[in-house]
Amino acid sequence: MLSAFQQFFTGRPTIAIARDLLGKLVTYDGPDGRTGGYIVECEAYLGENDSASHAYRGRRTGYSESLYGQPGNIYLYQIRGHYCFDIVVQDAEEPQGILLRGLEPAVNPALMARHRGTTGVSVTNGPAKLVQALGIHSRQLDGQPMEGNKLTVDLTTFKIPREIITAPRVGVNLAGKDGAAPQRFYVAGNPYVSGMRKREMDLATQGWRA
DNA sequence: GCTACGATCGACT
DNA sequence: GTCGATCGTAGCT
Repeated sequence: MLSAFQQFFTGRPTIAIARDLLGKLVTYDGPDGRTGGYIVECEAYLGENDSASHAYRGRRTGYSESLYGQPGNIYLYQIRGHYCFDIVVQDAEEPQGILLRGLEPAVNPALMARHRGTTGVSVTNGPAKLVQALGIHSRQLDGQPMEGNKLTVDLTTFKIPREIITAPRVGVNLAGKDGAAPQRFYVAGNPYVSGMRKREMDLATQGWRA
């Protein structure tokens, strides 16, 4: 039996789940304090049939094993010496995940900036940056459920995006089968979206509904 | 054992 | 805009 928390992450299209995650609050209870932020950008990876997915063509190794877990689990992996954080969705038969790419700091922003050694939007405007800002520097949480964990998402604390933009994913081979698929979602105008240009930012509302 | 290659970042022009 | 650093994983010999 799935909990209400797990049910949020299954039973409907991954793309719909990804859009619903925008504005939700991610928190981490680290050894040097609690950090957290609102999700402003994420990407959907649709499992074995998605050429950009780690599970493409049924590829299943120790490295990507966590994708084949329960909905709401943590998939924490390393790429080019950096950690990235996915939320596992659907179920063990469908190795799908949602990559978090941008957070708006909300819980202890000063500590998050210290973790990154910088200030401003570059604290969390990228998948590896937000992981480092939260204070995560190992794969210790990989494969664990988020519910009741140190690293979790609070589905009851959220902001409502004014407008959601759909776009192709970042850093994937555009020439690949699904390279140009519109599976990236972000809050229009929010400065913590990766690659957001200054003139596209909405500094008055940060992209949130009043 | 060895090599190639990323769901990236930051420095630089 | 371009480019190099970086390092764990996978796949091959």
